[in-house]
Amino acid sequence: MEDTDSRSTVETVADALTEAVRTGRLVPGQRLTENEFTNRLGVSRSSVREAFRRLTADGLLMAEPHRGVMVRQLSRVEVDNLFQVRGALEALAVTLALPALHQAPSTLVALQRDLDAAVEQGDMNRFSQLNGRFHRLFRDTADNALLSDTLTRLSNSLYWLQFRVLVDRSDVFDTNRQHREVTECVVANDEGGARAAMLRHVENARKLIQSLPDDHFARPQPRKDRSRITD
Amino acid sequence: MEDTDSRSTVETVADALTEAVRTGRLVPGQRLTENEFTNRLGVSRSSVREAFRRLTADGLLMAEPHRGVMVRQLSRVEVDNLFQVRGALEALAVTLALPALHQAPSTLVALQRDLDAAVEQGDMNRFSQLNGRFHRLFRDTADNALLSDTLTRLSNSLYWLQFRVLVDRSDVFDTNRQHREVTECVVANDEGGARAAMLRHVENARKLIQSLPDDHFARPQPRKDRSRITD
DNA sequence: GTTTATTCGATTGTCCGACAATATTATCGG
DNA sequence: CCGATAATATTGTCGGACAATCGAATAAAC
Repeated sequence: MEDTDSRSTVETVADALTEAVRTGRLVPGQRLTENEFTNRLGVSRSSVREAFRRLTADGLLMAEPHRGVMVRQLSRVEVDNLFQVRGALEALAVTLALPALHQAPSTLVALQRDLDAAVEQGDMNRFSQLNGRFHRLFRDTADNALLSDTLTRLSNSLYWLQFRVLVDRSDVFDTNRQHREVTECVVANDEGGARAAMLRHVENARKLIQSLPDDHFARPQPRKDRSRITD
Repeated sequence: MEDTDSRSTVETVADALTEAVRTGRLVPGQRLTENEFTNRLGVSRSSVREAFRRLTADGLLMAEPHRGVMVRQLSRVEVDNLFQVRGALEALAVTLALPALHQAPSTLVALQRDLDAAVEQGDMNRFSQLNGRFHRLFRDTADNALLSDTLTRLSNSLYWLQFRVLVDRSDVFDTNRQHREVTECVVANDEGGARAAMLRHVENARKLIQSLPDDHFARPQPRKDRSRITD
């Protein structure tokens, strides 16, 4: 199955690992050994190590010295922390994207129409796909690469429960109501309202995740300090 | 000069590189080759590569495929982007830290006193040291490891101009006035005021940096996409 | 029988040397 | 001087090797 290598070796490995995490073949918290993947993928240890590090930086895996890497899994506290940061950044994205979106709202309103339709039809997969596109529209329009990358990393940190969270219809209904609030505020050029609605939306997502049973979360983690730069 | 190796090899290399960047021995934008450091530090290429990657993730260096790494240097646009994100996160830190700081403000007011004293005496070095401690107090008290790490990475991204920015007395005076506003709002338990003051403070720092001449900044960069996770 | 020490195997951290792929620089001809 | 080509330098990947460290199985002590 190995024909053209347009991408580099570590990219190939990283993609394979990403896919394995996304589809749940690699379970959150599961330990990954280097040898395992050198054999399975037929690449050298160096490449596997490099791919591990890259995915760790991206938030998909987590590493501990002398203990290797594992599929990232957050504790409840870490999830709360993540959503605090995410809220602040999504609100910033709203502020930055507002002028452009208000002036040319066609993409946003079309997207909102599709979201409404997906809710109407109860198509959860389509909804969650469009939901992602909704947030991406804001952070792409915000035109701030650092903001975009940071938000992406946060998303990746939740990758492990990607297909584990099954939202039912009432959840989707609530979520979409907040979407519509955001959209309406954008059309009305109401920055404060849009920010507040987006914050409510993020908070809602947090609650949805926290409502999962305990076994989806990592045990409270030991403190890892490693701050190279002091005073 | 090499006695006890309590730290790992790559940590040693990373520390050496960090110090070299901080003291300006390595110039922003300067290209770093692997061989150069394998010879100079007497370690293997693997370790140097690993240290490069770690510092790249920390925001101190930047890497381009097949072109190696260089000391990180931001363009003016990237600096603006960074300060937008930083503002949002520092404001979040204020919000999160406010209850604890308001209830036990002794550390903060003592720090503020020291800041005032440093300004009085025109001791720039001490001031910038205390300034760092001021911000660290908020993000440590916020009790959110992710927020703290993210802010630290942003700081690191500005490491290259650490000792290049020479603030004069009037700058310090303005900066400290904003500090005092933040402190007073915290004591008065005024969250909105504290956030606003902190935002003004961040904006002030941005302007200070942007007032530097062009040759301190990188040329506008070509777009690097590399987002592994799509739809 | 439970707890503590020891040993052993597995895994990561680091080193070395090699070669291919790619980028940078030097050379040459116009 | 400029552009095309060749030579060189640098990174990307490979394979193997050994030391350092961790985890678990085993043995010893209470």
